[in-house]
Amino acid sequence: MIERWPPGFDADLMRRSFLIRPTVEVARDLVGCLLLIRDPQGAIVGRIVETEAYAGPDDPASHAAKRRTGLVAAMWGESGRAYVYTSYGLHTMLNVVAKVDGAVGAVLIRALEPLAGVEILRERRGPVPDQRLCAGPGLTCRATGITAADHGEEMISGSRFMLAMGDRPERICESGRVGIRDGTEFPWRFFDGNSKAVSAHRGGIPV
DNA sequence: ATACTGATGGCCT
DNA sequence: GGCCATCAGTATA
Repeated sequence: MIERWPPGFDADLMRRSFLIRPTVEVARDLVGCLLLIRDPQGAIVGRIVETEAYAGPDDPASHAAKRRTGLVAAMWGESGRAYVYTSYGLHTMLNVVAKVDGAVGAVLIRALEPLAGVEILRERRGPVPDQRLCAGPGLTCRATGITAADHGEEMISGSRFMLAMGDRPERICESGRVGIRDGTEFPWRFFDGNSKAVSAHRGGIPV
């Protein structure tokens, strides 16, 4: 039982070594893991059901390919920290820095299946089905209240976030990453093929 | 079901 | 000035 998690969650806390591996492997294995967010109103727990891997300067879709200063510097930093940025001036995106030591990379958290704190999520998202509350990277941050202020936060066991192992999904699918122009040929998007909380099942093949 | 479009701001050149 | 790792709304089938 993890300390300070809501009752009923007896999963194991994630080890840092889980995140100190090749970014693509981590993205795949993160599907099914649990993310806790401590909100002023209470604990939010979500099962990660969709991710994307973004590698270092050689990955044309990665922010690391174009910049290395400012917020993006986090991709060179310690595995387990949050890389948070805003997109299109409107949407906030949450990444977990994950890579072997000396490499560069992060995993975009694209969708969560709500397990606790649904009322908190619904306050920010309105009357949509539970499974659609966090069905996309922008929606995930909007619903959970994650903002640019969370950039750099410790995600494994910090004051704001915690990560835990969950049951491995029956069916993990992969596809090209979405919403990008270059690098669509890499099958670096992973999702739970049985979850209704995934942003889109299109293009997915079992892995 | 897919296709297009406008909103909107930080960070780059 | 020109990008965008998006979303909701509208339109057409």
